[in-house]
Amino acid sequence: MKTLGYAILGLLAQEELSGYDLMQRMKGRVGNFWSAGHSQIYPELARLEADGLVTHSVVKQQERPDKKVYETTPEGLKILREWVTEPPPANAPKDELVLKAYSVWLADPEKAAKLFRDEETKHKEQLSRYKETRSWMEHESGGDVLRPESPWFAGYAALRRGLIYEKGYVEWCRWVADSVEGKQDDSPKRKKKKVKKKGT
Amino acid sequence: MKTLGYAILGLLAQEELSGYDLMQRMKGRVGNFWSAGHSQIYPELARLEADGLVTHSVVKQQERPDKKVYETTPEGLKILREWVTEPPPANAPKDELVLKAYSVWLADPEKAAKLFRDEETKHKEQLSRYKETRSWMEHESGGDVLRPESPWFAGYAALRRGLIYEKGYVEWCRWVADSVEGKQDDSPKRKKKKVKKKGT
DNA sequence: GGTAGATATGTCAAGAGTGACATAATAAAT
DNA sequence: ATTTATTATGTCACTCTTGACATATCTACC
Repeated sequence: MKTLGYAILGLLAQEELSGYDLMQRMKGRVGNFWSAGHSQIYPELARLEADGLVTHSVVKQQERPDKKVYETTPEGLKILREWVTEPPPANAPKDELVLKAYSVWLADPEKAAKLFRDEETKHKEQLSRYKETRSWMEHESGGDVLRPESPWFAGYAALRRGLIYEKGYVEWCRWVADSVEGKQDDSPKRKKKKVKKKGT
Repeated sequence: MKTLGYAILGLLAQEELSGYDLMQRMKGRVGNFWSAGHSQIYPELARLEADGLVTHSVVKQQERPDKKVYETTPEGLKILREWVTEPPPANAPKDELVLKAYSVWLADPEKAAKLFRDEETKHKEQLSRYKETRSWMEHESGGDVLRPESPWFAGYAALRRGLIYEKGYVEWCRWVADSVEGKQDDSPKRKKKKVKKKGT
């Protein structure tokens, strides 16, 4: 069983979904830390069904094309439960921007500063979206986000990872951009204060 | 040109290296955010050479097998310099542990707590290694780590990403483990205080 | 002499992931 | 009517990545 299979089982364990639904969940929610296109999802669903881990029923719709709605089998839930507490293989994250930072000493400082400022902005925006989602979740769940035995906890935990990740990313981008522009704080250990931007 | 090619060029821009050397650099340093096995590196070097971006010379050694030492060509440096300031394609990081967190509500709480405690430990250890490397770099470079036009800056920038990444990872693992054990702080916005562990 | 380990370079098959191609139903707008 | 967009499902070729296989030199140890 590959990871994508467990990702699908994890989503189906919460609610019945079609392949198309799964595709949409793979952006947002889980998708922020595990994405997949529909060209991966449909074949994987077929494999899961062949292995008896999911079943599907055809739902006829008037207002849309018919769809196949999948749900986990007891066997599927069982192997998902076992997988969850298994330690994952340690593989380093791949981040092209870090690679670019590694060669930034060769680059035109102005262009480099622009790149890292732009990336900082992107990640700030992602951070804002996460914060909105957090507020929505905390309000909507009625406190269940903090109960680890509730399905609400699932999305909340992934979201918290996203919040921390993006917060760190923004901080790093700003540091690189500041450094390239010769504005960095020489003592990185001191707590940051918000610095008011002066006009150029 | 694919990313691996630029990763190799980025390393060769700092020093002449053999395929074997590159393989070792791809663990540690850059490797913490872009890894590759030798089975990728050797064919990629051949491709880069065919494209005129690197050249090699055979170095005969008495104490070891002979090796091919690669260096960038002016053309190679040029395209590397251009690539550095190009915005990278936005692709979501893949993190299997976040996926497991997503389904942790199904799992045995004790096993789940152990998993996230163990991961917390792993990332704490990685954080310690990074901190040691930082001290070494700051001392060894004579302050050049903070000069963006110095090659020292390269490794230092990647390292700082690692420090922030691991710090956030540890924080998140602890939060998940605490939550699963029913020990989490109910107001996530309050600054954390160190909590002394009581005996079970 | 044998063998284990690091250095050194390569190939190959299989798996995972991406992007394009392909089809079709329905709704809404033109 | 025709086009466009969304929903819905699928395949295929290509690329990227991993792990196994393969070979060879030199050192160090037994």
